Amino acid sequence: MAAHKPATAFPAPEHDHTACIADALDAAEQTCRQDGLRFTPLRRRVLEIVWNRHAPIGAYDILDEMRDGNRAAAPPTVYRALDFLVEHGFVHKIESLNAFIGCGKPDGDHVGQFLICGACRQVGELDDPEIARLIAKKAKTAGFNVSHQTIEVMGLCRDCAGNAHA
Amino acid sequence: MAAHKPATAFPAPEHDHTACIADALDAAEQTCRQDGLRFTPLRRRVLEIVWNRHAPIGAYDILDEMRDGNRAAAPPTVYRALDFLVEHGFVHKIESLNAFIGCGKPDGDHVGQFLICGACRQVGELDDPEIARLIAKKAKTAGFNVSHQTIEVMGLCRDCAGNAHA
DNA sequence: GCGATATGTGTTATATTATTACATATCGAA
DNA sequence: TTCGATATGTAATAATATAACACATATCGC
Repeated sequence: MAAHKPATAFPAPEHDHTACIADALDAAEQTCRQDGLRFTPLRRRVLEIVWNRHAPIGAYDILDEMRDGNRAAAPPTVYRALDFLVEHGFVHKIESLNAFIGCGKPDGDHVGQFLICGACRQVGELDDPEIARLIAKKAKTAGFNVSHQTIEVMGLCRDCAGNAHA
Repeated sequence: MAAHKPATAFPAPEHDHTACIADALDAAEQTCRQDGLRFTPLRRRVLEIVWNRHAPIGAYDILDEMRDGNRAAAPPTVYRALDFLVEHGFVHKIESLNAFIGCGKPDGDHVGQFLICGACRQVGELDDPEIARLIAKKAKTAGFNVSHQTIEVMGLCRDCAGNAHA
């Protein structure tokens, strides 16, 4: 079922977009059913747009995508849907970009550790428990009680770094 | 000279603000002199306001502070000064708050790892090389070439966690 | 010093991101 | 079916950030 999932944190450039979007929507729907959450058409639509981009997308870009029919949407519509999707782990906010991205592993508990390529703007999700644990441990040493970690790493993905010295 | 520096990442509540602001300004001035950078009155003023707050401060709050005389300042004035201060490591931007904070250790190379207390809004700076190295290593394994790390940890500082179960 | 060039600052306007406040609609349970 | 909670529509505005251009000041070669 997850056969097209990438081996590394980054999606393979040639992977099957359509399938991974469908998977993400299905997974969200199922999780919502299980947890008694309302996966409304609006929320589904926003999640679909986010996944469609397959890279960080701003709230107002989402609004633009929603405007393609005859009806216009207003910011709160999108922000509320995003709040829901972020709260329940279907979407992550990339703080350093003020943008949103679909979560590749919405199942378990995870902190969201992102590798952001400055060239192609693609984002890989690391979600390494060892990193999370180390940070929690070091924070605790400083007397700090962790509730949430924001980890965003800028740099170049393999492909873009490769192209650089071509 | 650094005798009043806190033992942990967090400044002690009773520490000497005035002295630590003065220290920070002196250190910035000296670094700029050494590196041939122009520590102009404007930049000094902005850095002083940032340190004065001694917690994350937004660009427009800085603007307000500058408006206390008879002359008003415009956003680019502050943002340009902040750009300079951030670029040279005197100030960090806290991405998850869209705010800025004085850097406690502007000397060496460091990534900026922040512990942000959700109750008192104080921020501790961790700057643990072990964390930075682990992240770089894991990223490399994913074929990612790191240029910058953003690490912001939300939670409760020792004092606020203590007060919570009082 | 003198002029050319780069760097810094002032100012106006505007772009981008996000929220408040309140009205209406829909859902789900008693 | 009606009540309360949750979700959505809509208008206005707040908060954050940048573009573009004019002017001032510093720095460096001469």
